[in-house]
Amino acid sequence: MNISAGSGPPGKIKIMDAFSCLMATRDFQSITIAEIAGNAGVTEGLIYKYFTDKKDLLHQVLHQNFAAFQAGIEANIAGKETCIGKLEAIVFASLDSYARNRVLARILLLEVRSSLSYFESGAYAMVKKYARTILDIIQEGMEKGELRPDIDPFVLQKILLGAIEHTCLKQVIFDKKMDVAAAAGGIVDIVFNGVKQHG
Amino acid sequence: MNISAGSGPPGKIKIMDAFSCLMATRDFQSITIAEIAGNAGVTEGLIYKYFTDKKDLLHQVLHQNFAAFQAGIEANIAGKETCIGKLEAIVFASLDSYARNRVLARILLLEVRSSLSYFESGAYAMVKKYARTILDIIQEGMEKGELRPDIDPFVLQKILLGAIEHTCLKQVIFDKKMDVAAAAGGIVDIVFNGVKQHG
DNA sequence: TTTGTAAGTAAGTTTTACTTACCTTTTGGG
DNA sequence: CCCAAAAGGTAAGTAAAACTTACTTACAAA
Repeated sequence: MNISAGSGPPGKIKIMDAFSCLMATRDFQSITIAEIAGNAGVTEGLIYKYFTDKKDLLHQVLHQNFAAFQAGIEANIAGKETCIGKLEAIVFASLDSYARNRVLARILLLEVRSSLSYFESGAYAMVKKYARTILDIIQEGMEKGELRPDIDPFVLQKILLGAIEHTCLKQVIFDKKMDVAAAAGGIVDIVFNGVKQHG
Repeated sequence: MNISAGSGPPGKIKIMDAFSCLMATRDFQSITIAEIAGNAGVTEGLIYKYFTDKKDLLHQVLHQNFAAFQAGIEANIAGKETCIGKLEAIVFASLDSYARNRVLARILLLEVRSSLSYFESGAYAMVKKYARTILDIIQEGMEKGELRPDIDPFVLQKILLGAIEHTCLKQVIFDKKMDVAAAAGGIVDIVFNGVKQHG
């Protein structure tokens, strides 16, 4: 189920894999160090050789998963000509990644934000870069005349990020299926065309 | 700073107030039961007389704060004639409440979602009702011809909720000020009118 | 061969959420 | 008026889980 493809000493890989596996069905708080060590087939002490604390393990697993997520996004938008096309691709690819990788979604949307240490982690730096990519495309779209020049690009960025996340929330929390294409289509239709009925 | 106006035995009120006060600057995990008891001027044991566990305390404090939030929202939309006006009022009132009540925002947006017990709490029932109110207004707006009849009302609901939450996120996490009117105006402009430039 | 370092273990310690048994005050019914 | 029962509150103890420390083993390079 969980092929990490992570590099490093075998013990570290086993720890990250065991932890990911547990995170697929349980919340972070309820997973114990003893349980992670047991599932990984190592001792508790080894976990603290590679991770400063339990949260650092969470952040490193997120970092690893988000790297793949980010790479997927960039591959998706590379082919698109228009900024609108790029934004559509980002919405679709983001929803698709979260739907496919529940561990990533659970960690990013439900777990990490509660503690300040996350915002000093390398994982957060990656998330910031992803958000920045969206903002850059919006600003490019405004300059090129694809998007209205009078909108606030930061607000549009937040609407897109918020819509993506909130669309996944229920599915991630209650472990339901999601029609990614329909959801992505619905979001871009509303955000690009608006919902007001034109008399 | 924190006037709870909560009813019940004085010890319970002191506990909830002390906890709220701590939550204003710290994350849930880092706050200990001993600290809450100390700040409240009661013993640790008393906390377990009124709350089944630490999370129940979190949920009850959220419930209390959300009740005021919900009442404010309903007062705000009561005066509005159109559905668009009601939705605008909800976006503004929601952002305003989160900006004014950081404890509510921190609990709701950062803390509770990680554990499943929240979704069985009374606090979550209130949040569901709030989300349902937004959906009802959207469907009414579609029937009355104020909103496009071909949109997915659930998608619009999620865009609005996601936009509201993501707009507050940075401000809440890094404790920054926010221009509520500008943010609310930006969101409703984009969602109602769309961002695509019409040639 | 030696030496230094990375991988891994095993047995603590400490913190912290939660329990149990007890005391004190209020309150309502015969 | 009394007393019994419940509600408000305390103090000490328990158990579990995160984290430490001191140690061993493998192994690569000088």
